[in-house]
Amino acid sequence: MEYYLNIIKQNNLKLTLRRIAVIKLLLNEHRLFTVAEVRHRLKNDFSRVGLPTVYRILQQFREIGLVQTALSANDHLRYFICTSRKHDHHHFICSQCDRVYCLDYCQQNQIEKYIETELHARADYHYLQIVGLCEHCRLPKAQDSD
Amino acid sequence: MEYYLNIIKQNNLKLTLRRIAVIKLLLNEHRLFTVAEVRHRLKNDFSRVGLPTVYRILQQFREIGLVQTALSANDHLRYFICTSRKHDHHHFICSQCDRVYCLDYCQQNQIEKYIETELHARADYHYLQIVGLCEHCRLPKAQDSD
DNA sequence: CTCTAAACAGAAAAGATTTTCATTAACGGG
DNA sequence: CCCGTTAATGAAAATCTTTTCTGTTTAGAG
Ligand SMILES: [Mn+2]
Ligand SMILES: [Mn+2]
Ligand SMILES: [Zn+2]
Ligand SMILES: [Zn+2]
Repeated sequence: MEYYLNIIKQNNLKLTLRRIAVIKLLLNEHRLFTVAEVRHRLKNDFSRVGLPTVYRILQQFREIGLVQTALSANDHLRYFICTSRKHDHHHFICSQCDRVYCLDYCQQNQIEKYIETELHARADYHYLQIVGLCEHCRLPKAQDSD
Repeated sequence: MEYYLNIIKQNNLKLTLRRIAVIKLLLNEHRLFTVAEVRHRLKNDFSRVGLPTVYRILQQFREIGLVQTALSANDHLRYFICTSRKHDHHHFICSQCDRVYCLDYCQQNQIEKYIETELHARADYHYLQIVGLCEHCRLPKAQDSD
């Protein structure tokens, strides 16, 4: 938590109550959120939360690398916070519960070579998103049936 | 060209002049297009092209797998057509000229094993986008200097 | 704690995307 | 071809997202 608040300060953004609430929400639940969902949750804590504020906060956080985005199946943008400190890694997203899992998996070197050989081009970075069913959603639970 | 028009028919969509024009445009230039760019180009051929029509055509094409989408650096959705018939492959996108190159590169098997081992989860599919400078844009051309 | 400068927040407006609906175009069977 | 069926189209409206602008909050100095 401290870590994330410091990033906000380091980027000359102020530690406002709304920003802190957004960080808390995304950290508590490691999953994808739409702008509307974030706003809906903030309404529990604040009497007023303007929609432009929520859009702005999420966009600013993305610009400073504090949160990341992923497209849902219907091409709608959603936000999540990455809890790993490693630079090069990617994410697994559960298509059922929208949870996000950081992965220690990155093939940048191999990709650079491939692109150089095949296209005579330079691979600067890549974006990898893996979608599937997480451990929780994969099998119906015996104890916790609905 | 025939190939793409057949896909349209096979999905119970009609071969309208606007749809054909969109396919032609995306095939002629292998690059990312925004909705506004596509519309601007169509205006050369048609006296009227409603913006909802362009949005609809591109979305429908995406739904039937005829075109694909990619996010630009500022998270704006853009469309391109994939000219390879192979099922599992990904794309290299030039950050300077927006050209798209199909790649014969896919690590689905390796990824499935990794996700099973690390997360006890099931990887159904993944999305990989590689960004860099293509052969044309990598080096300033000697002959064609500006 | 008080004060000031800088940045933030929400309301309203602008801009972008999607939906609705009446008209027009595509397609298949005479 | 001509017609009937079905789907596509654009205008207008609705919805979603971003910008503008002014009052409010934060942060840091004193
Ligand atoms: Mn991560
Ligand atoms: Mn391709
Ligand atoms: Zn899950
Ligand atoms: Zn290029």
